[in-house]
Amino acid sequence: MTVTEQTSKTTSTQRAAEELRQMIVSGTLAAGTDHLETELAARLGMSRTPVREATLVLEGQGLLEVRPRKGVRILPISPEDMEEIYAILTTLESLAAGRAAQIGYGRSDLAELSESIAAMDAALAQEDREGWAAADSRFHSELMRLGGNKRAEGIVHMLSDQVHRARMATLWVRPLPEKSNDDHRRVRDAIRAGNFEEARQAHHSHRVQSGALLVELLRRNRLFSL
Amino acid sequence: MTVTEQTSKTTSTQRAAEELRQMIVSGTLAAGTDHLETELAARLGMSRTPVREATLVLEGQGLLEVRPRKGVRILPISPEDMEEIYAILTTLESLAAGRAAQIGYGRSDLAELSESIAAMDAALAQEDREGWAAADSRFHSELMRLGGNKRAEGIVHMLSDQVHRARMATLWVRPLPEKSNDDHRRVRDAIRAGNFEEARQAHHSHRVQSGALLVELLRRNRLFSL
DNA sequence: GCGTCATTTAATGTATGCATTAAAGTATGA
DNA sequence: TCATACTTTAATGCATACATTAAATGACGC
Repeated sequence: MTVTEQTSKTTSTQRAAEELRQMIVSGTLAAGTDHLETELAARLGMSRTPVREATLVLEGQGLLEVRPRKGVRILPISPEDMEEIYAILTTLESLAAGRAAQIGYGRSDLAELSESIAAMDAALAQEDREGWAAADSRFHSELMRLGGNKRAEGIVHMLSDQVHRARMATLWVRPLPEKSNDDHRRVRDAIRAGNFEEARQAHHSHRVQSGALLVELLRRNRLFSL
Repeated sequence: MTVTEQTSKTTSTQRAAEELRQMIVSGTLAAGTDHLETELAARLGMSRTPVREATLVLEGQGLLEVRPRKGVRILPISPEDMEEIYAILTTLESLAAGRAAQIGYGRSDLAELSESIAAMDAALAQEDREGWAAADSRFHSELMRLGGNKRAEGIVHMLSDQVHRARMATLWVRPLPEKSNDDHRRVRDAIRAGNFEEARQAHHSHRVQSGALLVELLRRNRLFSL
């Protein structure tokens, strides 16, 4: 067999979905704004067809809303939305933590988890908030992967996209997450120890706290619509 | 204001999505089968465009998979899929039960829940399995509604669609769900009593048991792909 | 001035045609 | 007979044209 070229055959619809997702999550397309299909198509250099298809996909992911004749609306996130989403994230991630413990991973299986914790430590030491946030995301996605439930993983990923902007917005008004890493270590250690209930609870209380903090920050800073 | 005609302005794409969903969930489009866009379009009496859009939506809901040049594949459900899905349903529904308890609904707010329980009793008395299943669905959707988390409700609905066929398939090989209604009553009573933890746990153990039973039935009856 | 109705406008919804390309089929030579 | 390269086929991906219709505009009567 020859080395096949990985031209990464990606369709315009996929490109549109990914680029739009990126633009939404990063705030390039601001929350609450409306965009006509034609406008987006021009922006992405393609016809309306793939753009329409992409918007349907993203609507299913809760990132925008297709409003006939008004263009697609980038959905803003309110503190209430955050509460809803965090409630789900909390329960699904905690389940994943427990399952990961049950599966009985060895130390090497948990390398990525440990590395992400180390990365958070390092970022924290330098007060590099964005670095910390990136490492935190890494920790949480890896946790979901270890949980071994693909559907739960997908759901958590979808919801994480929905709250990404809001998380970033609070990054600069929140206290440095000093305590967070103790939590993460506790979760990892419980997984390593194969302790379902401890892993679940440790992660649960971590998420409940960080979720409550975020919502509190949004309210205190009057970030009612991100 | 005059009484406006509710012509229920529904687009072809929506119709396609709903009709296809119905056909998939009911088994009219059998699990594991492939269907070309052209074929489906002809079947629904419309062009390929709305069908394509509908398939993208349904793919996002986990009901089918778009496989270029092979047609869309109706996704079958395996016992492993059931385990994944039930794990999520269990945790989200239990959360909803707890939240419902916290909200503090009055007796009249719980009328629909109680009625669905009564309907299950009645169906059971006549050994009307399909009637029981319908009432059971009613109970579970109402529970999610009472939980007050729209996103969780949507996710549970989506997953329920995914497992619908499998549930129906086991309906005829399972023992009559005699005990189930005690569970449902316990959940309702805990909600009425405003007892978060009791509601959560009662529903949790109910779901764990019924989920385990279903998976067991699928395996025992070699229903590996529904 | 103001509310109502007709007209216009523009954005979406749908159908269609064509380009692209994976897969199937076919021919060729070792 | 089998592997390989070529040809054909047919299904999708995308662009485009057109139909539909909500919203905006403007005309009209009061």
